Amino acid sequence: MIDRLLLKISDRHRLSDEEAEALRATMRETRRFDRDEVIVEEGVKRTFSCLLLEGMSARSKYTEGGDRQIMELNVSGDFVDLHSFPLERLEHSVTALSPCEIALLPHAEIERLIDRHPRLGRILWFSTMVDASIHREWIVSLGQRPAIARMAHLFCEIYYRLRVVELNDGLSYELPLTQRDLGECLGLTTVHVNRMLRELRSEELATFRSRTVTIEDLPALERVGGFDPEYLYLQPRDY
Amino acid sequence: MIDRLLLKISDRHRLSDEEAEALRATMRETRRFDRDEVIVEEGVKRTFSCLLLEGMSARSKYTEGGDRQIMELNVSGDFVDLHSFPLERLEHSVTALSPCEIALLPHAEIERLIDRHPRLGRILWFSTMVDASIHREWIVSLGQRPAIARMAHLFCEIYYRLRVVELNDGLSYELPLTQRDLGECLGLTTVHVNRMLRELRSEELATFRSRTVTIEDLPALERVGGFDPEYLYLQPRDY
DNA sequence: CGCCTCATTGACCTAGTTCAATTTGGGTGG
DNA sequence: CCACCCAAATTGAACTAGGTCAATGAGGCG
Repeated sequence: MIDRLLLKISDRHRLSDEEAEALRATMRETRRFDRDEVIVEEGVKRTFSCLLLEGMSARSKYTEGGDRQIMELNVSGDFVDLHSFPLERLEHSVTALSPCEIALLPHAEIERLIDRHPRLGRILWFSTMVDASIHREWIVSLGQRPAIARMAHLFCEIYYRLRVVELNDGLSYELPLTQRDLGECLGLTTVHVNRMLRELRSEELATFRSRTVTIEDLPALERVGGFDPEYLYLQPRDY
Repeated sequence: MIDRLLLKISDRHRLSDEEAEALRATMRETRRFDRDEVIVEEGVKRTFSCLLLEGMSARSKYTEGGDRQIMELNVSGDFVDLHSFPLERLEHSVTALSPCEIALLPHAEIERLIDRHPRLGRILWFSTMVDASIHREWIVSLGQRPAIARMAHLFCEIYYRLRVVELNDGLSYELPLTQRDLGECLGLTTVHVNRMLRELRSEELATFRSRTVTIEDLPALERVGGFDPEYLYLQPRDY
């Protein structure tokens, strides 16, 4: 059930059977959410955290003007709101982009887990810090990269992240977003998203059709996006 | 010496004398950096974390094109690279924007500290999660807000953050950045920064002159920037 | 005094937006 | 299985926020 999480963790950290078991034991019931359902509501005190087992969700905020900005995409194996353990309430919400299956981890259990396995505490902390690193990379994209590069960059990011949890199919993967959702990630209008997709297609870099991204030329796509996977911290750690 | 940190922490968490003392005890020597000196270098393995005692620094990355994007500003009392404790190496660097004084905390000491005071572990984790929240708000700014609003928003953010550590002077505070630095925060050119500053001035919202921000009308500035301090997590917590 | 970085301004340009119309395709009820 | 519906995708034309280029002014300091 939490296999994707374990896949993700053991790619980077040495995880003993006992630790894996302890982690597994913190999970409580699972829950399902439909597309557009709110998984985590802004400003509400949390007593448990959510692990995304299946599906894709987005961290987002609305501006005064009613526009939505997506700040991060979550894929299977991601903690959707582990940061609510230290933060208690979140300043943003998390919404299902596709039907999602979620496992619940009570904060009280997380606390016990960390007390008994301080190393796991550090690993959990690590995982929230990768999210922060992804945020920083998005800041660079939004602040400096032209539309086509942002798009290419995002396609690369999701490719690498899905590959860790073995949810890619060669160079293609499912991305259950509309062009509008994509625009809300990239700070672009749907119209412009559509044009940039056409350009990626005509340059034979990548195709996005029927909720599926197919990368035609990964090195070229990375070049266009200025993509360097370093910020995903995929390398094994010392602990 | 670490008074600003304690000020910041005890604003939000109940901190016992013993915990404060334990925290104080993890600090080692202090170091000074001049403007433009690199405090934390990208990609280099860290064995200690830095606490900013005095001055202002910036988390930044360079794009292929040689442009710099600043992803966060650090003020007195901020941990500049506490996240290097879980991450070990950082994917970005931290640079002094003004002369800075920094205290060093060896990671080994942090580890001991957390082992003995799990609650402090959670508080430290919390502090890195506020950085992530600031990142998310910057994503919203860069993705959705027009230049004038981004600028207004940043001025509000720094005002609130400096007020916590009592480094404001009423509605004005020192912001040791050039207009270029400001542009690198906001994803704008210097030319446009200059025009937006003129506009804020002529609208009598805020003035930025000789490295000093003076807010003339805070509510109006917040309105223009779509600013809501919630994301800074300034409210007291339950732990 | 002279130099150098930073700030300021004007003129022109372009990436991305806005508005508005069509087309497409998947889902559903009969 | 087909007709219909509706959200999503696509395209063109006109517009604008912000960028680019280039020149000038102004403050600090050796």
